[in-house]
Amino acid sequence: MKLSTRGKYGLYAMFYLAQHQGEGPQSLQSIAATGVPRQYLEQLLGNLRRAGLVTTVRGAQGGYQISKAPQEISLLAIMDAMEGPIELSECMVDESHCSRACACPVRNVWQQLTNSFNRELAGITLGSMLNDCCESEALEV
Amino acid sequence: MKLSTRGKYGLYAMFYLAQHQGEGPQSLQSIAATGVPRQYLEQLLGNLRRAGLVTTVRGAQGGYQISKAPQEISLLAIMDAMEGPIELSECMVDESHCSRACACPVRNVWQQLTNSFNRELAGITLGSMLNDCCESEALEV
DNA sequence: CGAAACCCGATGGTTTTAGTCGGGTTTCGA
DNA sequence: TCGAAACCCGACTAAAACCATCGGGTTTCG
Repeated sequence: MKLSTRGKYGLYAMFYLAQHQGEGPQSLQSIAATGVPRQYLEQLLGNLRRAGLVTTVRGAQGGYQISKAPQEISLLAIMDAMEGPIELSECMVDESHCSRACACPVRNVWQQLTNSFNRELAGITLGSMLNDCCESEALEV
Repeated sequence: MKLSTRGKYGLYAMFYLAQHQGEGPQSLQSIAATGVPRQYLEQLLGNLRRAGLVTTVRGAQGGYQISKAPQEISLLAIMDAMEGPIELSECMVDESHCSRACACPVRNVWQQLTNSFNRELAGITLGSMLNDCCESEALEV
């Protein structure tokens, strides 16, 4: 049960942008400086832009910025953008598959897990992460 | 963010065995009857056996049985056996990777998510699933 | 105008997934 | 004793997903 690198890179990038909020657009270069392959990161930021989580400024001196306050960007939104929605079983999507006895208790379990994981992800935001992190250094915002 | 079919098939099989607990060993044939490819299922049951979750009886009239009471078999144990432990980021495994500022708040988030998901999985057992399921029909045990 | 920077579709190598295959070994029962 | 039923197991494969890389396009600042 592993997360792909997309989710991880996406969160790194978003957290970086949250830390540099208000400093103008951040170039791909600077975001990638922490070790994410530049061209790959470009793709990922495209996903985040299409999901409405970052805005871009094109042209020279352009770059990326978060589109909302850090408190309003949840991990759920980021992960949905990067990895697609959680889907533990296609039985959740295509109900016709599920011709099992007992109203498929297995299905109920998938539902329960999906809900609780989504709830967990929705409860963490870039804002809360900034708070948890070096309170002495990040006094702004 | 998807679960592979292994986790799903594994849970189906374990739930089936829990339902037929006390009826003697269940053959691969009968477990696979619900639509899982027989030979593939055989592999998966091998994993469950090596993880100590099922016991087998070889030879004619042999088959598979759960090795403990349904209440003692959690989804966490099944998923660990089928998909390996949850690993949201290799940063959790190989600490040397993590040379980030602020003691890596991203890392803290992974830790928090891993813990809560494991807790959730540990809280669901085959026993609780049997209870949730058609109480009118499954009066035994 | 030209350099900086984002945009985007196509491609390629590697790994994982989802099975399949073929040949074992064990055990029951006639 | 023997054969069929059943599990055991390693090797193989096709397809998908993942993780990029490439090359060219567009936009904008100075």
